[in-house]
Amino acid sequence: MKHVFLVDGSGFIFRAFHALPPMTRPDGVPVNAVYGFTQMLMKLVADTDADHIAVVFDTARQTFRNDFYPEYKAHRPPPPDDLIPQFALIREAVRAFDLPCVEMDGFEADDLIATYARLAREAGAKVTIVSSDKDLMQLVRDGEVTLFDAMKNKVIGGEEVVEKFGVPPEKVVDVQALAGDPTDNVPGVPGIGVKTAAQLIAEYGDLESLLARAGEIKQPKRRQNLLEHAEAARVSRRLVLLRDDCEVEVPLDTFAVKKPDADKLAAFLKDNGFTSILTRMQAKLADAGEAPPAAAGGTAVPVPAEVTYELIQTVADLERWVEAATAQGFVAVDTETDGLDCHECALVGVSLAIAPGKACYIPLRHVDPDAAPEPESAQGDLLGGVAAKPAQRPQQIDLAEAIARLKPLLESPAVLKIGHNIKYDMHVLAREGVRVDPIDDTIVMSYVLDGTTTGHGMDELAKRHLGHTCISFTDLCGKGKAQITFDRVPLDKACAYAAEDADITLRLHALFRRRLVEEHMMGVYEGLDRPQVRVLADMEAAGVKVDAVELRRLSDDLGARMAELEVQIHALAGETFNPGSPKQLGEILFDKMGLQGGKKSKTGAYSTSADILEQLAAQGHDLPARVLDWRQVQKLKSTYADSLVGQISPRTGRVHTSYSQTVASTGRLSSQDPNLQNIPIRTEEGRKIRRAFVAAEGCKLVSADYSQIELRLVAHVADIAALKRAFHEGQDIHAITASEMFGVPVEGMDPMIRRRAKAINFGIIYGISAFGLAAQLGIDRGEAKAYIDAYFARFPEIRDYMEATKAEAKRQGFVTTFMGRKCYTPGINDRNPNMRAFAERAAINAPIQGGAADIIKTAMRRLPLALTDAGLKTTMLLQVHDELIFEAPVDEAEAAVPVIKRVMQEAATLSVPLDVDAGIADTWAEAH
DNA sequence: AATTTCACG
DNA sequence: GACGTACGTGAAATTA
Repeated sequence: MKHVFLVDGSGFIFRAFHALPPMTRPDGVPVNAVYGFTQMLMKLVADTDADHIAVVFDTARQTFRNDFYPEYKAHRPPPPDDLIPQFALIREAVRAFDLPCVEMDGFEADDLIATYARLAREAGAKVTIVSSDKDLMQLVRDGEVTLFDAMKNKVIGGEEVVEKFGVPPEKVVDVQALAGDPTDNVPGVPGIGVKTAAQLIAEYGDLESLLARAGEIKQPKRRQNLLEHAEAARVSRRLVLLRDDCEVEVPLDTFAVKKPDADKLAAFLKDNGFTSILTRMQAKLADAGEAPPAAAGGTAVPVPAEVTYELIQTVADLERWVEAATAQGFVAVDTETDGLDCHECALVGVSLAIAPGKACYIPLRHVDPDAAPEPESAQGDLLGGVAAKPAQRPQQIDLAEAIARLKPLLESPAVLKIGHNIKYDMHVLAREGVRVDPIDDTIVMSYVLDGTTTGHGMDELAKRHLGHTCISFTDLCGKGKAQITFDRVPLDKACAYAAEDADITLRLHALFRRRLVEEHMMGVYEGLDRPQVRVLADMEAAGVKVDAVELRRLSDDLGARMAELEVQIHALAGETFNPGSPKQLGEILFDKMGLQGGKKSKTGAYSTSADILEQLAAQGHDLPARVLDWRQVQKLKSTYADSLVGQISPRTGRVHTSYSQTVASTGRLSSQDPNLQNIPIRTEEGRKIRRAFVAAEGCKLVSADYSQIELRLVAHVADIAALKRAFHEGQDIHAITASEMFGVPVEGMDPMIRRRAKAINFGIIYGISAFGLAAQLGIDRGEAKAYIDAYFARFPEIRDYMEATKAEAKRQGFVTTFMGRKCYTPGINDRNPNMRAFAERAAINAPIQGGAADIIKTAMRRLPLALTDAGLKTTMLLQVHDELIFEAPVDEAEAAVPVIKRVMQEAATLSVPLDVDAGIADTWAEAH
């Protein structure tokens, strides 16, 4: 016996459950903790030199500790519903690996671990405890016993224990006895935390010595606490001290490692849908020259037999790769560039992957890494001038030649091009004259499958799904000011990095394809999000014309207005200060001037948000009113006027946004650099910004927006008879709502009543609360509550929908749109009621907001073809959630409108009609 | 890097 | 009875 591994099974279950997104088997059983546990065991069994392994579990809640301290761990809530069925499955997992499960009534897993650790040491073996639980740190003995954090891949030795507790492992119990532990109800001594405890133990040696000499402590409060709570400290020590004398029934030597039965393990993995682990195991067995296990089936294996990345510097080599990719019918593609802005940066190289582990890199615009940073000056030495070291351009295929060879492959309709965020590469290659098509995108696949439960960056996905750590960009190029552009990276390193990206993309693709089928998400991917990539790339490339002269003039006006307001603000305040500083403003309003509306935020700062300032202004105070004006002007100037001018492309003279398809939890798009989905409209001043968005010469802008799409979805999804009828009859929906709720006729309705009904309709979409409605309408909560009750009474279906949606979210961790998109609802089973309420409102909103997003995506997918089929040159430029903006030649704008309206209205067939408003004008403000 | 504020749907 | 919220985004400025 040389090395014993003791796995803290119970600790791992909880950590895996909370760290991993919700996952279910095909039959709906939650398995995220089982998955994490299985992955951990897989890794453990593969990587370890251990000759003895056991997995240790807690049993019932009552242990010997409760006999002398009933409160111990008594306040712990029961495990979440989604975790309960996983306990048994995890024991199954352990058995599938042919590992022993150990547990014992009346003792915690930690006590068993302490006992086996002692037995192992006495037998002369090394011990590794697989856990990160601080309560086990007392067992660490350098050279003999270490902890291993399997989730962070970190070894915890004596040094780490000192870092955590300030004392060596032997004294950890004394520190814990003083500091206590609220999560386990260990009382400790009041006013003493880990820091103070460590200091005291360091000074007095141990707990008993300290308690004996407590009278000497200088700080009066601390002395008193130690004297008063000495007994509590002693009890605490007994609670945290692990028993290493359990009378264990299973002898240590039965933990000897056996070779697991591959068939049994494969069956378990298959039963639980862990196909990624299964394929990895199959690959490993195949590598070792063994027959694949029985349950294997014929699934693809994204794990390479070997990894070879080839640097391509000759046309002949490039041709070989192009031929291989063409013959295969699919290829992973990645581009490297000299910047992050996909609309302006230049292509530096291309990588291709055709099989797991088989990839190449084709450098195209690399420069001498040792040359001066500017490529121009690097090339200035051709005449053999003064430089000590002549710039040497690395050997590369001629750019035009390489593009000419790659173009047929990248444009071939018979070859699928797979990329990770391929929209970026499409833009870069488009400027080299290549229109990449058809495409698959692993970032979009990952988003469709896992939503916002994970990031979708390649490094993260490689780690999560393939257990592979990618070369990091910062390792290659550095960071901050010292960062170099990719064209200055030496070719060998560039090849290792770039080829890896293509390789990983290809492997992820194999995995995600299978998951899309198994998890029934292929429809959403193929029907909505994949076609969107091409559509968005074209919209972004088209850009929109912005009148820079007009914006500069506006900026000057706004600047002058700000200066005037600042003078007034300083006069009203009686001093000069920065009105842009919430801190300074808060102090002036609430400390100096003594206005009511005190501290608000969790950081202790005054809130000076618009609603607070509006209240103050309504009470007749001028300063907050002027500050509100100033803020509006400053926002318009900095965020819109000034920054938009700076975002006009020198290349095209237009503004090119980038849409992200993979950030919103509901399936919406988002727009960035610049964000063109939040251009002002609600105020007259703001509309001036929108007037600077203009049509190109000889064109008009056409704007088409869905009318009340979210409320229509509420009526459809929640099946609300009265609302559906009103939409069918084309009625004023807010007026109808008011009429139903308050029993007043629509004719001659008080606008105030309609406004309230409108606010309630919005509230319904957002997962209504009395608090929120009250804040919105400026009424008290009781009144808001009465409105909501009236709404529920009149439209009872809405309540059923809300309850059913919440229950669905709680059961499976996500809700779905009517088109089948999953919207994950993190926090839905959180212990904190606020977190839960928040998640519940988000869950209620998601199918509505997400359903609307699915509808407009469908319309966007169909529109380009519908327009060309109608013989039109009209192009789609922008999407703003329920609105699409087009640029149409003047003489066809009128003809484009009915085509656009028809496609948008027919994008979904619901139990209510979809209605679209459209306008034609020279500027966005007037077209809307 | 986090917080606050505010623009949009 | 207190808590602290309307849903979803991105950008600029201040603060720590």
